[in-house]
Amino acid sequence: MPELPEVETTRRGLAARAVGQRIERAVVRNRSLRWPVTDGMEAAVAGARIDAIDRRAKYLLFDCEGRGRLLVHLGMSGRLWVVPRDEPLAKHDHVDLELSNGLSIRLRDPRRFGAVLWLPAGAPEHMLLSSIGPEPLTDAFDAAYLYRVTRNRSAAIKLVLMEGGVVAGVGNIYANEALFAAGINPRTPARRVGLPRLGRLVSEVRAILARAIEAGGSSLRDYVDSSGQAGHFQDTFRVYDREGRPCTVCGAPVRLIRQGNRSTFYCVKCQR
DNA sequence: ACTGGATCCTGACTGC
DNA sequence: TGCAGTCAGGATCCAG
Repeated sequence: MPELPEVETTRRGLAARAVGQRIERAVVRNRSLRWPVTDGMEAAVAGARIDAIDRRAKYLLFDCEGRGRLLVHLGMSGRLWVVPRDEPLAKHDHVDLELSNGLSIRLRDPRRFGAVLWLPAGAPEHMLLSSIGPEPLTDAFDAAYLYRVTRNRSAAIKLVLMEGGVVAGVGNIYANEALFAAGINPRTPARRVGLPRLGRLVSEVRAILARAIEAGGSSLRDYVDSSGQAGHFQDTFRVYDREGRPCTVCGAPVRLIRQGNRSTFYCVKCQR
């Protein structure tokens, strides 16, 4: 479900309705997510005001009035949205944050690849956050940076682009789309891509992520934002999920291959 | 030091 | 209608 644009869309929706509210009570119905929900998280956040909701890569961070931060990751199938507190529970509704305005922030995650962790104030930065690369929409992510970190990398450019330590939050959909837009074959060893083409790639990653955020993210299967609204960026996919269909530029059929156990879609003619 | 592959889990879909 | 097999937006871990 969620790549960076979907997480950012979720963040904005949540921030509009939850910042300034207090968490009256946290309810955990199933602790076995990717890692167990932190023991004592409920007590730690009870009564705390949510001062801000930030995003780092695909992690959402709820700033709990100086006590610490609640980290939420949506994994592959997670969804976080705002419901009336008495909204009936569905099968995979694992966590609720009951707010002082009568609403609840609810986490539903069928596959349970997501995470909910409590990061107390003053603790050393969590490992999950300390090894993340620059945010793609900041100036730290530029051609010179990408050039530097890829010089000794023989792995395919697409796999490297999807590594969180290289750049934060670029997942499978947007890696495919950005490489198409930049005209780069996803199988090219990263070190073989020169500075000008990396510059093009950086620009396209940024442009595509920005447009996807504007469009409210991409809705495949069942993704909806924090108020239940579907995104519509999927309508503009040029290669993702278009195997065999004509390339929108040259008409050649879009090809599907596997890289790192993930689907890669690309145009053999337009991406060299 | 890198690389590819396996892995966690459930649900949707396809083909027989 | 049922059943087996495949695949999915993520990201860590491990052997080689």
